[in-house]
Formats: sequence, C-alpha cells, structure tokens
Amino acid sequence: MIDVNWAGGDVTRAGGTRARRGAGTPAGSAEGVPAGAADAGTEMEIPAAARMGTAAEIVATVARSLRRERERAGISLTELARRAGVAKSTLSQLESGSGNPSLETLWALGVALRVPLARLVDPPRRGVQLIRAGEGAAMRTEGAEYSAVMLAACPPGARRDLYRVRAQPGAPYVARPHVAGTVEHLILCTGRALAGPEDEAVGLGPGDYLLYPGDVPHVFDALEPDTTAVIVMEDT
Amino acid sequence: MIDVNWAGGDVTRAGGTRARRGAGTPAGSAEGVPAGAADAGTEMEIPAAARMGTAAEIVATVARSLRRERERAGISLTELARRAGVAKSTLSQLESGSGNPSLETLWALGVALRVPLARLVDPPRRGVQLIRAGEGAAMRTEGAEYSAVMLAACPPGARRDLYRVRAQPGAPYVARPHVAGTVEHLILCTGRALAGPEDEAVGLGPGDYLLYPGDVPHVFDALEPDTTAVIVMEDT
DNA sequence: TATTCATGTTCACTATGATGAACGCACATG
DNA sequence: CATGTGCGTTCATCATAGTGAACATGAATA
Repeated sequence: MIDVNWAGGDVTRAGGTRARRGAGTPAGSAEGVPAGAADAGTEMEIPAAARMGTAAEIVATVARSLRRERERAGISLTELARRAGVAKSTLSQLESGSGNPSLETLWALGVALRVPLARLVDPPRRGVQLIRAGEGAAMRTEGAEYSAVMLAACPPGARRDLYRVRAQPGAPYVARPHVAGTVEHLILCTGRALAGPEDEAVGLGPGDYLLYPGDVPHVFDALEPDTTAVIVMEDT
Repeated sequence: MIDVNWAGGDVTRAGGTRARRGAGTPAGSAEGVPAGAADAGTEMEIPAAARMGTAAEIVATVARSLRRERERAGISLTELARRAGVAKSTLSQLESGSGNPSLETLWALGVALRVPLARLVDPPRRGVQLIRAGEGAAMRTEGAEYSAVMLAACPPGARRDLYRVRAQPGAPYVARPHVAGTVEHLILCTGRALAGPEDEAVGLGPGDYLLYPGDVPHVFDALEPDTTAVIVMEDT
C-alpha cells in the first residue's frame, strides 16, 4: 500500500533553481530521507530514499506530464496557456522542467487540460499481463488454510491492491488493522465464507459483494472447501 | 470516469492574496469558467463552473488536508515543518488557507506526512456495504448472455470501477474502447472464457487473471454456462 | 510564583514564480 | 519576395511564496 512506501524522517526541501538566471546555484536535489529513521510503528523496514524520489524529480515528472497531456489534447503550448490563464513563458518553463509551479497554477492547467492533479504528479503506465490460477507469489497462513495472491500492486498515485484469495475451512484468517483509511471490497467467487469486520462479520455466498473498513480487525473464515474470493484493498 | 468531470473552456488563474498584507487586495477567488466558452471540440455542454471548483477552493482543500493528515499523524505544526524542511510560518499560512504553495513545498510536506499528493488535493470518504448475488443494477446485452453489475463506482480522486460479471455462451460481448488510458483487470471466477483485446484475446479458466488495455476494442466470450468474473476498470 | 519549553501566529525581508514584451523561427498567403 | 501569423523561448520586471525572528499563549516544572 501507499504507506509501506514511506519511511520516517526529515526531508529538506530543494532550493529552487532559476535556470535562466545562470549557473552557480546549488543543485536542486533533495537530501533524501534518512534510511534509518523509521517510525517505531512501521511494520517494515525498506530502503527509503530509493523509493521516494526527490523534489527535483517531481518537478521533472510534472513537466513531462504537462507536455504529454497537452499533446494528448492536441493543442499548442500557446493555446493551453491561454486556456489556463497562464503566461506562455510560464508554461514553457514548466514543460522544460525549469520551474516550480504554485498550486493554483497547476490547478488552472489541470482544469484546462481536463485532468486531475494526481495524473500530473504521478503518471500512469500499462501493458497486457496474464497470471494463471496457481501462479503468483502466494501469502499463506501457517496451516495453509488461507492463501492470497497479490495480482496487481498499488501503482504510484493509485490507492488499491488487488488480491485473489483461496481458503479452506479451519482456522479463520484474522487480519490486523491496516493503515487508517483502508477499505476492502470483497467479492465471493466460489464456496461460502464469513467475512468482514470481526464484530460484524457477514455470511457470504457466490456473487456476494461486501465493502468494509480494513483499518479494524477483520476476518475471512471459509465455510466450504476451496472457497475463493477477490479482494480489492483500497486506501481512501 | 474522470474525464466526464471536466468541461471545456478557459480558466483565469486567481490572483494570489497575501492575507497578512492586509485588505485592499482584490479577492482571491477565481473568475470561474465562462459557461458559454466551450471548445468547438467539446463533446458535452455542462454547467462548467459548478462542477469544477475554483483555484481558491483547491487552496482551501489542501489547507484542510494538511491539517487533517498532520493530526492523523499526531504531530505538531512545528514538527511537521521541521520534518518537511519548511518554515513554521509557511505551514501555518498553508493550513490557514492563506497561501498558495509551490509544487516542491507540497511534495516535501507529502513526503513528511507519508501521503501522496493526490490525497492532499482530493480527500477521501467511506462505510460498510453489502450487495448480494443477483442484486444490483445489471447492465445486460440484448440476448442477456452477458450481464455486468457495477459494485463500486469510481469515487472522486480514485480511478476505478468494480464490476461483477456473469455470462452465457453465445454472442460474445464486444466492448467499444473506453477512455484513453483505461486498463482492465479481469479475474475469472467460474467457467471459461475468451477475453482481452479483440486481436489478442486469451483463454481463461478459474483463478486466471488478465490485465489489458481497455481503450481498444475488447471482448468477453463465455465458453461455458454461468461463467463469472470480476472486472476492475481503471483509468491510469 | 517564576522560569522554561513548546505551541502556533505575525512581521519585515529575500528569493523566486509569473508576467508581458521582445525575440527567433517556420509556414502560409498575396 | 515581403508580410502576417503562429509557434515556443528568453528577458527584465513585479508580485508573492518562503524565510528567520519576534511575538503571544499555555502547560509543565522547580
């Protein structure tokens, strides 16, 4: 999930660079996040700085996004600037990655381009991918009653993971609360199960759909052999 | 999907207001989008300004988000500012809605708060919900071979719809291309089907997972009776 | 009670984002 | 060929974002 991508600690904001005012300015890269400064409550230790990028990178990312979305819309730099109510020179700078736009400027550009800010700050990706039944790295409980395969991890900027689950009757799977704000969409495919928040679990049959908070203890208890389900875990 | 939320036309960027510099400055509200100024190429005419918010509103939204996320993290304004490498006075201003932060400043704050920018610019919501098999408004093809129920529509800021599908052999379901950038995650639950992009459809069995672009013509052809699947349609 | 420390807010100043104008280039038209 | 129009880039200037310091307040401690 999103949160596992984050490590604790401080970040120093990059000094902005005015390229047109000539060189000699300190490089705009952030100092990164101290790798050892994880919070006490963090479940995992990850190499932090490698995962988070820098302030300079977000500026470059937005630059690429602006150009990409503008070309996608098939309009000129001049026209986009006009629509957004922004100076041509400003947009030229932003697209070249030599600016550091304000929130209002970004907003105006997003509106003119008809894309949400999320897409500007965090570009997408794509391709065709097949994972067969039985394939994929499965997470299992000790008695192997419960097995979950993550099919699609949360890409940057999105807020969901997609799992295929297969479980046998026996020990119910009790999940600790996930990060605050997490919800889970569960679709039961085959078999029967008791699922949902620990204190309000619901009996489900094939085709049933349940939405519940994932930031409280929740269970998945298979009532029949080879009970299968799809879970979309979403960080709201 | 996301795209339908946007109307065409120009936006005038708000003149930033520095509240602490006293009154006499023109109000910081955007002039809004001229409702009548739709592009010639615009598919829809919608009451534009009512749907899009204003630059001043995004600033207020971010202000609320910063305070919410900081309180959620249980740290003081002073501590967050320190972690982000931002002046206390800057953060105080931003949280009070009287600022207009730069991208780098927002980035640094997001890193320090461990939340993506998307969550800062577009807050979430939640609840518990159950939809039984057979319930829910189903979209059907003419011969009723293919039936899809939307379980969870795309909330603002997220980019996915969640469907439960049930189909019979017979007429294959051919979907027109969705909005550019759409991908579909398909998990086959029961039965067998041929699915994916029209020119590279794949045979799938129970538990198989397929990811493919949804912005090209794609098919779902049930090969056995009562074939069921879950589809997560995502706008990347 | 006085002192210290932490909090968040306000202030004067500096650095920088955004501006309009000028520039250079390519293309279309008379 | 000369002119006009559109494109994107660069420049000097102005408005404002961000800064560090001062300020006001509340809580804890000696």
